[in-house]
Amino acid sequence: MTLSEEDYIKTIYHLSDFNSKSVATNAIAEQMNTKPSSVTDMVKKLSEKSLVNYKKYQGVLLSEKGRLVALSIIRKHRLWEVFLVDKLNFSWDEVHVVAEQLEHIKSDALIDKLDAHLGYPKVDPHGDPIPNKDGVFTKSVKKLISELPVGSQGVCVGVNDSSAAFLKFLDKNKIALGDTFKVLEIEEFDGSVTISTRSGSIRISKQIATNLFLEIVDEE
Amino acid sequence: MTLSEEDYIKTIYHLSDFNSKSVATNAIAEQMNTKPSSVTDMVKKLSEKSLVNYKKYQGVLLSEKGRLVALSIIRKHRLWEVFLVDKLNFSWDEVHVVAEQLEHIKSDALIDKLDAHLGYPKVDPHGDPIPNKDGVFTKSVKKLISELPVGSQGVCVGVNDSSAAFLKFLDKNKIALGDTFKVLEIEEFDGSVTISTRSGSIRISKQIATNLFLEIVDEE
DNA sequence: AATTAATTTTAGACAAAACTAAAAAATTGT
DNA sequence: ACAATTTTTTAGTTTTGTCTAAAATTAATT
Repeated sequence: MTLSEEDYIKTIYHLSDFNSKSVATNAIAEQMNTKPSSVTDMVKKLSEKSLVNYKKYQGVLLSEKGRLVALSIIRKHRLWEVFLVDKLNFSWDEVHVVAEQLEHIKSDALIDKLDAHLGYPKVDPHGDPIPNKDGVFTKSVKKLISELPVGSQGVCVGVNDSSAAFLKFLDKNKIALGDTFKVLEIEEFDGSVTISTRSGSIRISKQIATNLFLEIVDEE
Repeated sequence: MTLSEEDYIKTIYHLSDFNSKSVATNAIAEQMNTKPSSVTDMVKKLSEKSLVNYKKYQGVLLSEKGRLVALSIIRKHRLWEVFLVDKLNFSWDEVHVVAEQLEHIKSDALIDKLDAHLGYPKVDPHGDPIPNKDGVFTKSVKKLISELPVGSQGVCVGVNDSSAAFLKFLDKNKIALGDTFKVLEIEEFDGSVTISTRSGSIRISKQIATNLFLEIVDEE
């Protein structure tokens, strides 16, 4: 598989929403910063390799073979992200670009040993699940705080709004990636939420609650 | 820089023997499994980017700019090799192919953090020196046991002969990569050498002595 | 020094992956 | 239902890196 083919496969997987919808040529082109005509060419090629099911003017969907390729790339991407954050002390928001390169390294032994070295993580630093060798993964249990009922508990794994202002706010309130929070109370009136943190409990506004993701600690 | 350009730069550096000899078109072609005509094309391109000095029919030599590019690739290659061996438990002889891919990952931050994570190693698992960010490196002090005078001491970092038979012999005699040896005595008659190991001293034949590399523990 | 041999370069072609411009099919709106 | 719009495909180029075959240059040999 060429680098370019792998990128198309990955994009098609993501746009198809777990391989349920067929994906439009234009959508792929937009996502990949290329032209629709280029997409048509590549999709034909992928179809000949039976990585996708494609009929003219009907969009594409990954074949089972293609889906497994996509999952193996995603597995690599997410394992590398864990490595970058856990071992090299990158912050969660810096790792994507580098992981996009690392995900194309071809070596099964490498990825097996990396997995072991990292302690077989189940989720990446953004809370997204890591497929196993066979492409099996627990579906994401990453939720915004505003979507959770009282009593929910989870590890903070990401933000929606990555503006400097928001990150500064988090810092001031001692909220950091990797912290465990519990939803204590939801105020009906304004949607603000009281959560427990290591340093006590704080109340956060609805706006904040809709910008913080928790990875729910829920057994598979 | 494209992947292909980087491979050419690296090959030219290695063939030029620390950038001292000018390198023949045919030599590059042979080393890279391509045709001389392809090399001519690429060399022209590199020359236009002033990465090499090239005159028709005269061979190529890296420019200072090109030399620094080569050293940065070699730095990445060797740091990744250390990572693969020290952190992922690859054996020294499995790492080259994977490192050839990893060396092309583009991220200064990545390589800085990797360097720190590994404890700023000075040599790779084969005993070859790792250039620093500015392309400065201590010259190799990797020698065959047969080349050393009595009293020399060093860490075993590689073999010349990587046949299964030889590796089995090493295993049987409890000689492993990373072990420290000292040359105790050299037998004039047959060139055999007595060396001290962790488990006492053993005598090795000249043939063996010409196949084991020590990284001499010699301050820079 | 002249011929032969080896090396290197040129010229022209090809495959991969992209592009532009134009044609074809599907979708939308009235 | 049909014209207008959007989406998708086709056809024809371009660029990068490679190739083959032939020409040019350098090196070797007698």
